[in-house]
Amino acid sequence: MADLNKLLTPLFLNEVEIRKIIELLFFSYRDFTEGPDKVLEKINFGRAHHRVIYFVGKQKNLTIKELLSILKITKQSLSRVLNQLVNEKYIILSVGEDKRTKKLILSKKGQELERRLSEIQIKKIRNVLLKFNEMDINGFKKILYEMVDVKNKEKFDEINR
Amino acid sequence: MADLNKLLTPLFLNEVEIRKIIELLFFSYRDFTEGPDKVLEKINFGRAHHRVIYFVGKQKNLTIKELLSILKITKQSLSRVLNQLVNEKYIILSVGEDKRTKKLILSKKGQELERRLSEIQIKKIRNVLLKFNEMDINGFKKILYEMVDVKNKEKFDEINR
DNA sequence: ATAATTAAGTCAATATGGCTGACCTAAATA
DNA sequence: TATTTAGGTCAGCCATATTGACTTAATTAT
Repeated sequence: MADLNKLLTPLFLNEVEIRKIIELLFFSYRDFTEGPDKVLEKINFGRAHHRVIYFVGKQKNLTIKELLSILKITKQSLSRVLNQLVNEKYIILSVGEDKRTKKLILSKKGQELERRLSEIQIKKIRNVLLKFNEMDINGFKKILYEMVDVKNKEKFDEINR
Repeated sequence: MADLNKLLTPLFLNEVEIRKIIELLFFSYRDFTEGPDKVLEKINFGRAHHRVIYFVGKQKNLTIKELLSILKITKQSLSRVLNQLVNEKYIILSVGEDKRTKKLILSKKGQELERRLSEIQIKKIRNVLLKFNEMDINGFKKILYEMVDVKNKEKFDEINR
């Protein structure tokens, strides 16, 4: 007897089709990070520096704790990267209202680097989206959002409030 | 004078919206790799091992050269990972028709690991896609494909021929 | 007022996954 | 026969992450 479940699986839920998505995620993410990576390399920084600069630029008066909760890395990992960014004056630290905390902001230099790096990715995405209609784009956004785990959806919502 | 270009930018091409996509790509990719990573850790493997197993499983009689052209890493980087997989009998090497080349195939053990790892990602994607209609899914796939650089699109097409 | 918790920082060791450069062998091709 | 190709290996380096242990200063709870 034929496997009715299999016969009834819609085309887009076929394993073959889903594996294509797995591969596209791998290829697209790699290509997506390639541009900034090349720029960062020239100044002896890595992708981790971009992430820090990105979220510090996004969120004004971000604290270390909040940054750690976005990046989900240990403070020891963050510290190396952050110390470099502070030493080289891309990021400025100041004491928060709660004096145990620190506020992080981008310096002019930091803002310029942030712009330079993110612009590559923004342009890439904009050029892609221009080829599609609003329906396709909505599908893309909604599904991408749904690919994020519940806890991180909350984090995403929080930083985009 | 107001910047007409900015006023005319459709909502979905706004920088704010595009930055959301940047963040969703970061969060979703991280969550996407988390499941297999945990399984791999238990057997002292990493994400690189998964990639190798994935593509060896996909393409029968893959050669080292072809694998390198998919992964885009150096042969020295591949060698460490691949040697472990061969030593621990997940992958079997044999001589190709061109006797300089080697064919890579998954052993039973390798197939089982491949299944276990990819199943996590397949289920995750399937559960997500189930919530959407075909139009949304098409938008997602098409845009993801368009996010891949031209050269890698060719590679993707090649392995899905 | 004191104790407990929190935010941040630091030191040390370890793993993974990349890289470059140099060099080798064997087989296929020009 | 000479050159190119596929694959392998040694050595060293770098970036990014981890765990564990411990410190300081400030806030909060008892």
